[in-house]
Amino acid sequence: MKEMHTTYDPKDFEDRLYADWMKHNCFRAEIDPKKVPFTIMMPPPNITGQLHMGHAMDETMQDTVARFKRMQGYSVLWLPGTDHASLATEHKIVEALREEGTTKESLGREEFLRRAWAWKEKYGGRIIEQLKKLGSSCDWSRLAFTMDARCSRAVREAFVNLYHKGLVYRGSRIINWCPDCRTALSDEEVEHTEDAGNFWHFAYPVKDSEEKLVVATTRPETMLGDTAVAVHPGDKRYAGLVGKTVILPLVGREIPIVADEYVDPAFGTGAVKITPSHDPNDFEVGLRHNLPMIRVMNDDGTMNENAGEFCGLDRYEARKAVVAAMKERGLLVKIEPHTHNVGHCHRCHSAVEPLVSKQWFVKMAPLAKPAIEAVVKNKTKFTPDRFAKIYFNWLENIRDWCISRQLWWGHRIPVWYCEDCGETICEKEDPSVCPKCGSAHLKQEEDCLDTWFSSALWPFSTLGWPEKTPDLDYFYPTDVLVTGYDIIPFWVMRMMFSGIEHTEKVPFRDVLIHGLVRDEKGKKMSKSAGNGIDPLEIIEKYGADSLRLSLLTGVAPGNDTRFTTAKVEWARNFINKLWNASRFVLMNAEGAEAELNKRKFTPADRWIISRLMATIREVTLSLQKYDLGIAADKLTDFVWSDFCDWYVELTKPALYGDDPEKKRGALGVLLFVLDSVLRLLHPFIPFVTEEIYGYLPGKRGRIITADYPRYDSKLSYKKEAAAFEGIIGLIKAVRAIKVSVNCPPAKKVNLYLETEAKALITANRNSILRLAGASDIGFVESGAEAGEKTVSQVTEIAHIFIPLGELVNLEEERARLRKELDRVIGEIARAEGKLSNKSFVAKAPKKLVDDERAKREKYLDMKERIEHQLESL
RNA sequence: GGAAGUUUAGCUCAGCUGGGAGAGCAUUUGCCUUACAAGCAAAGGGUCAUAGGUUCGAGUCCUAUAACUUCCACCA
Repeated sequence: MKEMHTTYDPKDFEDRLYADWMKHNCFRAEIDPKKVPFTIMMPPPNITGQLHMGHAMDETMQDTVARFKRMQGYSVLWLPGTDHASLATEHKIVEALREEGTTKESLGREEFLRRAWAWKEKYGGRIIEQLKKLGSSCDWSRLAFTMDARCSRAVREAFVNLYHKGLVYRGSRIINWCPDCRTALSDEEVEHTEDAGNFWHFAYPVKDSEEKLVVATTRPETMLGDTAVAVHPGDKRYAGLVGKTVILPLVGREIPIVADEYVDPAFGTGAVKITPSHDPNDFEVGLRHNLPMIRVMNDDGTMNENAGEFCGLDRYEARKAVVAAMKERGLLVKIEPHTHNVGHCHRCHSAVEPLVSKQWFVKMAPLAKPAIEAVVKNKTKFTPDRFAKIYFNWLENIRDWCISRQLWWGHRIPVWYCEDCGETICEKEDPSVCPKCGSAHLKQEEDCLDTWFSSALWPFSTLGWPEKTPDLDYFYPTDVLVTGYDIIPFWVMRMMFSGIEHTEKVPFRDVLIHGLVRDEKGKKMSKSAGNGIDPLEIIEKYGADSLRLSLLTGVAPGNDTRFTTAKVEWARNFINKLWNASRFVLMNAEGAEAELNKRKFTPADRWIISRLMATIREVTLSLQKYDLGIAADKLTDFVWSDFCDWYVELTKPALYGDDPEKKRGALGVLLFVLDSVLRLLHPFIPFVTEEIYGYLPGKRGRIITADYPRYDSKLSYKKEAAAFEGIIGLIKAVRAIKVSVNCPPAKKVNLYLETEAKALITANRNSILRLAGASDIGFVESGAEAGEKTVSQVTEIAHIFIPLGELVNLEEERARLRKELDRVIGEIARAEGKLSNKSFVAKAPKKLVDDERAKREKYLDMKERIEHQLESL
């Protein structure tokens, strides 16, 4: 037998074991008709990403589930991959180019993409290597990338299909435009913040009249694109003006005054300037009233030629200039401070400009409906289920999805335009001539697809769809998706409708939602705030197992959690405990295998095995419900309290004694429980359990491929275990008595017990002596036999008397007994209270009532004993 | 303006289908007891946010209220 080191040091084995697992293909998923598949698709991290605590938790949860299912005998596929992250990556490369003093335009598309791929090759694998440090047991042979040939093929197929069904269309609509990234964004990519601004009141002169119509705006520069002023149809103040026109100041354009329900007469001045090209509401009003759409802004946020004298100014300069010009003309009525919601680009955080632009959209209504139904009908279940409400909320209010991006890094939209006849061509194969006019002058669409368009196909594109691959057939639909609540709208929802649309199946049966990992103070960890904690540093210091365990314990599904090093230290301490308990067992086993001999079980053996069985049951059930935190709590509690603190101590008399039969019996149980515990813990702390498993005598193979322990009703020993709790209670009571009289722990005491459980106590005599710090046990008929100066305590199975001579202070002992008496009297009152309630006796389950009666009897007996003892003092 | 969540011991948080309040950390006391001081033993500490309701019985279910958090939303 190899010697285990005296202290737990993860550095000794984590890397070695990971390499060993890889070398022996332990993570590889095989198509095995005899097994049931279990599939998890890893949410692909961005190639620009660095591993952060959020990933660490997400990956740990997936790995824990994957390892659990693998041990349960499923053919587990956990498929890893990365996302090309169109905007984020392009942003990085553009920045790098800027530092070189060049631009993507001067580089050209082809060269830019070459640079992007090179960047991907260099940095894209970084996060993958970091995932391995955590112990992630994914099938690296199936590593995917959203822009690899497979996924790209799926994107093409999906887009073309949607196009021909009319679910993808091109149109001029109001979209969110980021002037810095110079691309359109989807609604989901816009973050709204409350920004302080102003409400500028402008007077527009009514044509052929002295009257002026006052409008209020938060974006004065857009007035240059006004094509109407709207008032509410029922607004008496403006009733006479509807149908007339105003002369738009600074521009001189004559624009109509229209009536529209959209206007809230109570807000502002009750008159709204309408700029259909630069505001979503105004766009709608413009459609209703057939207003012209005049764009006054360029893609880079500067004003265009329609802005007249303001042409070329940046939007914010233009804002100032417009206000100044209006003031100069005496048309600025007033300025009110006003805070309002402003959209910002989620990538660069500059203010988003709503503007009309020709873009590609996915028609959402027909896709949303079946996606909602699938969850209503429980084909896909959210855990916790409250997230279904959030999902519904999104899908029920969804608008068409803008999928075109004015970017180069990504899937180029597979659409060609005929330069001769104007035909739009969208087919699965690249066209060479126009099918309508035969022209060879075809030009491909310049735009790329939103990153999330390819992510939406992830559960099946990675398995080879649209090909009917064996993988797709065996592993799809997937079983569980593990992800944070923050990307339900970006990803979960889109995978749902995409999966249903393209494969006619829901992409996953369960969605396990987790919360955010926050810092010690509860703040969101972020790069800009500088409060992020690097998981790799924690692994370096404490090991991956400690990090993993700390991320899973004390966390309820879907709730945010705070990351504290105190918790990691707790986890490290727990693992150290496991390490040392294992070391203890193995030292005593001396390399010998030991058998479990049921006929030779001691009461303590039956107790720990009973507790083990209960733990197996609870942990397995919790894991099946994805209650990882509860499972981890139950397990660590069993290992530390029941196994280490009690059972290991209980076996010491046998191990150190000279009866080889007893020693062999104890070792059999110790090894059995240790082996079970290691396997139970393996999904949570894979490295250390694999390492210790290797030291177990007579073991073959690895724990990663071992069976998960199963509950065995023949080993449940419920009655025996309950009886044994009495021994534990007895030991605890003696310890407490010794502390209460300041008796040094090393000083052995004599125990006099008045009890009916003589057999049970005798059977555990040595354990009691050792754990309670006693020299002898004597059975008595009454406390008087124990002598004069005694301290006493009533427990479940015995009335304890300890003669402590000089240590006994009669006054203190009386006080202690009185306090105990008060407690017991309280208990009796509580039981009486319940039992005297006729409704309780009549309606509560019989067992409960019986239990209550039994308790009353027990406490009455205790009361009598304590009173008797008090009198005798 | 909608929606969701949170409120339990000094701190951070568990508490599944309603049946005598739990853990870790921190605190106090005593222990280097031949696996472990990254440890052992003992102890203190909670009208489970508030007010009602349902129930024999509520931390748990229902309704309001308050505070905090997050997400969504076009009032110019």
